[in-house]
Amino acid sequence: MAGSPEHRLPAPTIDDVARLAGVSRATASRALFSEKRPVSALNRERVLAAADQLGYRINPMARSLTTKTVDLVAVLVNHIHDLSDLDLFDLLIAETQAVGKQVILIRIGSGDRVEEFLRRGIAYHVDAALVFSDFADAGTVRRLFHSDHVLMLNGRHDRLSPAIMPDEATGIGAAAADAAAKGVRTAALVTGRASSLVEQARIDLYHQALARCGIELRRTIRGDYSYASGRDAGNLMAGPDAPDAVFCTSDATAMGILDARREDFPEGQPRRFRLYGFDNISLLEFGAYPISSIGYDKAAYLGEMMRFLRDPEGFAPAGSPVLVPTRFVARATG
Amino acid sequence: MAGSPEHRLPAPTIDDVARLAGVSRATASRALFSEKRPVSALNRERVLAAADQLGYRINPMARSLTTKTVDLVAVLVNHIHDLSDLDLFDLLIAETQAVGKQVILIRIGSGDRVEEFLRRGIAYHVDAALVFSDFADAGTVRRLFHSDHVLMLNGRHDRLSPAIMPDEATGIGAAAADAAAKGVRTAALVTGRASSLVEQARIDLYHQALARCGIELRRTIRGDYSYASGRDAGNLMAGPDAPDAVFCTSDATAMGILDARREDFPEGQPRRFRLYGFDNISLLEFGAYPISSIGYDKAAYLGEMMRFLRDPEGFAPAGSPVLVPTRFVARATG
DNA sequence: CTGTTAGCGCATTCAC
DNA sequence: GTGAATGCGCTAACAG
Repeated sequence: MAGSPEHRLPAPTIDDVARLAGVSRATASRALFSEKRPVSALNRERVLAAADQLGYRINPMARSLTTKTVDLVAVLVNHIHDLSDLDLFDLLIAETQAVGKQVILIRIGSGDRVEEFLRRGIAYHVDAALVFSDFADAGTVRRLFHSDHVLMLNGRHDRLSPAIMPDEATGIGAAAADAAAKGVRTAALVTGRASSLVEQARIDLYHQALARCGIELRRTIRGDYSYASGRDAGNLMAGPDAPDAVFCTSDATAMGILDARREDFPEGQPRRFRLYGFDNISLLEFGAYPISSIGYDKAAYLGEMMRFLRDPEGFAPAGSPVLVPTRFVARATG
Repeated sequence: MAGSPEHRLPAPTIDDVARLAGVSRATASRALFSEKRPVSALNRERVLAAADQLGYRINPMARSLTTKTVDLVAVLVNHIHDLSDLDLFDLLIAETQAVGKQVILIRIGSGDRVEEFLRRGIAYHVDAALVFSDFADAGTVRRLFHSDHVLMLNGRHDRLSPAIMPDEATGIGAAAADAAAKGVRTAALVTGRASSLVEQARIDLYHQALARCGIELRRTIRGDYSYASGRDAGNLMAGPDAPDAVFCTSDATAMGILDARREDFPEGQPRRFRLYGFDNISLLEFGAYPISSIGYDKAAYLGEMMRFLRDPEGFAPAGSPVLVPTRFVARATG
């Protein structure tokens, strides 16, 4: 008996509901979904009862055919391997669901064949897209999604597209000031992939902030945001010519440096050089990685995203990116 | 000029393509999507060219209305905050996309109002659902999704539902054997929420394995898988009556214990008690948490899931869960 | 091989 | 207030 797949009867349609309630399809539709439409209390009652009895569920695809809306949001990411992503996406999904939309998560691996992939999928028809991945600029994304409701989070926005950007200047400035106040005169910077506009801007900000504080940038090391590249960079810090401070554009990289140079950080306290990360991931709250870092206000960041999802049209007053403040968080290594 | 929303003309339909190609809708449809259907080479050529010229994209919602399929997979999780999830979901999404399906990620926060939430969403109509969340049993999920294509990964499957389960017995047995071989005679177990069937089974396996190895389970501490609960448990290990080994049913918990008792693990080597985690998350490769752990073969686990997605009907030969082997990974703390 | 027809389930006119 | 009719974009069934 276990084998026979209890053949599922077709789901009840609004037609079934209407018939059972003794009204027309139109009335049933109005009673069920268009709150503000005129339906007699009695009929509404009947329809609701019938729907309940039948276990009726609307078919969003059929609905979308006329309304052009599916209550679906696409979230585009490079990948979700970065530790910093964890903190964000869980909340993002929760809040998106809270406003009645579901999330379709799209991973843009290496950027190749994206268009081909998106061409067929439902993602093309979503109500809105949040673009974290840096695979494409605003114009391309708008074309890819046949929608203007595209929120750029990757720094590749244009004058037409709504965008949110962390205002990294304040946090980076504060970190540099912190270092300077502690006597730091020389520094190294460990960067991520320079192909990203966000990263380029971030690097520029470090240059400016360090110069402003009278800290000499002795060295720049090209990493890739990863823990592994941090270990490599850390090994370069073993020699006698270590700078007074090492700034990293990602926390994972700073974690790698810390692990590579544990003997330089007894109890997390810096002995030879100070260490600063970026992102302020929640893992830094764990005891093993007490790394000073720069983070943005996650609630504010998310709040802006939700504001966009609630009313994409009205989001961007002037076409300029909405800025979310960042701040410096001091810990043992800084 | 920047203000005026370049009003997007309606996307071309298959009708437009057919007209431009000088064929009927049906022929266009066949040429575009049903590879195996008979269409003359010439017409196929024309249709493809027309589609390309128009930038035609299929409307999956309209299509689903007749085919009852959307190439959409729902992935249900409690939340994606656990570190162990990161390693898995990124790959899962990548591979799902590789077979031409997109992923709708659904977060079941506290289990409340799930049904209400799912009632309206597109998720109800997905081709298949992968259930990691332990919010519901197989029968409920089948009803919730109006589909039999539900793969249970949460241990709450029944005789009708396909399921994949890690075969935790081998890994746990190996960990206990490792401890016994190193002279461990007494142990504590730090557990997660006992409400989860998976967790209950896991705890039972520890009991059996420890007994088999002649290790006395002195104490069981109720945690919640989190780092914080590990720190709490770690503080309980400060006294003189610490056991020879502490087993945790999650790595995050073990990380918390390690951080709470760093002085007991110089260079990660155990001085007062040995420490074992569970899940073998990639973070354990980082230097700071060299915790012996138990992991499953991620590729095998994923491979089975993909096998299900490719052919849900043919997946479960006997209605019994497919088992994925686990193994013990020795590190400094064990 | 190809075109015609008939729905899929729903929201929306427009009459009544 | 309500119902009948129309069409959203597409595929399947049926003739040719």
